[in-house]
This record gives sequence, C-alpha cells and structure tokens, in this order.
Amino acid sequence: MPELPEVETYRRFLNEVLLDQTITALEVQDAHVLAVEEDVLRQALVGRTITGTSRLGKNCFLQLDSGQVLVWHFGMTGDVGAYRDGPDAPRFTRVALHLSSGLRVAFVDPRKFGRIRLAESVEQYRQAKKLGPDALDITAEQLQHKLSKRKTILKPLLLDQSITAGLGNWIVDEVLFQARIHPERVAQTLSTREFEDLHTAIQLVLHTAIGHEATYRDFPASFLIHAREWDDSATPGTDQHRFCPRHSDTEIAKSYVGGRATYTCPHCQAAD
DNA sequence: GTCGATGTTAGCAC
DNA sequence: TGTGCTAACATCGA
Repeated sequence: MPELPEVETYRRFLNEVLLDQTITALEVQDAHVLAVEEDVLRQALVGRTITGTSRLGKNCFLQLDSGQVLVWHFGMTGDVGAYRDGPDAPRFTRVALHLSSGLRVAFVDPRKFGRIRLAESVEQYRQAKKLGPDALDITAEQLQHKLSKRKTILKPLLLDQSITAGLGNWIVDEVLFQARIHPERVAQTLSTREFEDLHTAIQLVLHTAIGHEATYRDFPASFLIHAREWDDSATPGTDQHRFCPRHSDTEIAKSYVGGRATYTCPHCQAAD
C-alpha cells in the first residue's frame, strides 16, 4: 500500500538492516520487477556496501559505495521483508539481497507493479522522473505557486508526482477532507488561506501516518480513512465508519474523480 | 466467475 | 504545450 508514509516506514526498516552491509548475492525470483538487466544489476551490487538510505516521494534509495544508487519503487502492492533461510522468504518475494550479516532482504510485490532500478545519483533519477519536491518538504508558497494558475480540478494535480512527490490516492482524499476542500475544486480558485490549509493538512496527514508507521487502524478517529472499504477497524455489523467523523449523521460519499475512487464528506467539502 | 484496487505510463483527441 | 480520458500493466482477494 505504498504511498509516502509506507515508503518512509520501509526506508527506516531498510536503514536498520542494510546500513554498512555488503551485498554478497542478488537473488532474482521474478525478473519482471527489474527495470535494469539482471546481469548488469548483479555486477553493480555484489561486493558493494550500502552507505545510506534516502527517500523522495514514493521512491526509496539505497546508496552504494560505488556512487551508484539502487532505487526501489513499490508500485501498488510492494513491501519489504527480511529472512534468514530460503524457505522463510515472504510470500511474493520477487528479489532479495543477500547480506554479509547473513540476513536476506526481500522486495515483496504480489502484483508486480513495483520496479527496481539503478541510477547514477538521486538527482539524476529525480530529473529523469521529473519528480517535484517531496510532499513533506514543499511549502505552502511553493504549492500555491505551482497550482494557482491551473484551470483543472485539484485532486489529479495533487496526485501528479511532478508537482509534489509522495501523495497517493488515499492521502489526497484525507488531505482534502482535513482541509475541508472538495476534490473537484478548480485549482485556480483556491484562496491563499485555502492553500495554507492544504499545506497544513498535508503535514498533518503525513506526520500522523508516519507516526503510526502507516497502520491505518491506529489513526485518529478524526480521519476519513476509516470510511474506506478496506478499513476493518469498525465493529463488525455496524456502519459507524461510513459516516463523517465530524458529522455523525452525514454519510461519506464515494465517487470517481479523474478516474480514481474518491471519498468525501458532502457536508464538510462543499463543491464550490 | 466478477469486480475493484494504494501507482505509473502511454496513447489519443482536442 | 496543456488537458482529460482511457487502457494497460499482473494479480490478488472479496
């Protein structure tokens, strides 16, 4: 379920197990997730030491002592894992790094939309992918500058990784709910105050999600996320989670905006 | 068997 | 060049 908070959580885990480790072998169970030739990747990795980790948007970077960077993008269903023996590999492990510590670190991805790449630097990758500033770093002013002349609806713009990197479908819904802004508002029509609200909401949602290691059921009751169908924290048999956290008599609406499933509170988020 | 899915990218028509 | 829409990717799980 990797959006920025999940990727940050994965990065912290990878930093724990990978830092200063030397890669002793590259295990490829399904080359589909490789966006670089397997032999080229093996040549670049085996014998190298990981000197640091970083993240930009939904991308996780593993810095190699060669200067190159290993880039992990988790697609829709990517995850990480660690194990010691072959048979213990998590289900859907596609690629694993064998480490000098004896541990093996898995790139797990059931639906195989994730990708492993090699880049010359984070900056080179950022430019190649045209990634905007990380959603945790972008300021209200930058956000306003990038959006205030756009004549299209807000939600697809917030999902656009070249405007700001890291926001995905559920986070954008949560951010817009917290900021009390409708996803189909034309970006150009937002006031400075609303851009500030948007920025505040981005900070709130991302910091909350990272603080809970992206475990949704632990999020505050004030969050819209509990209304998403895959949230199972509500007591079975009740529909409590289908209602707005702020208006217990208002049912959360599901629609499609820019082709993506979108949840809103009709009461909090006026259409215009 | 059917449907929808958290991300990204290409293609097409304006 | 910007925009909006759709499909495709591969597969699972409800």
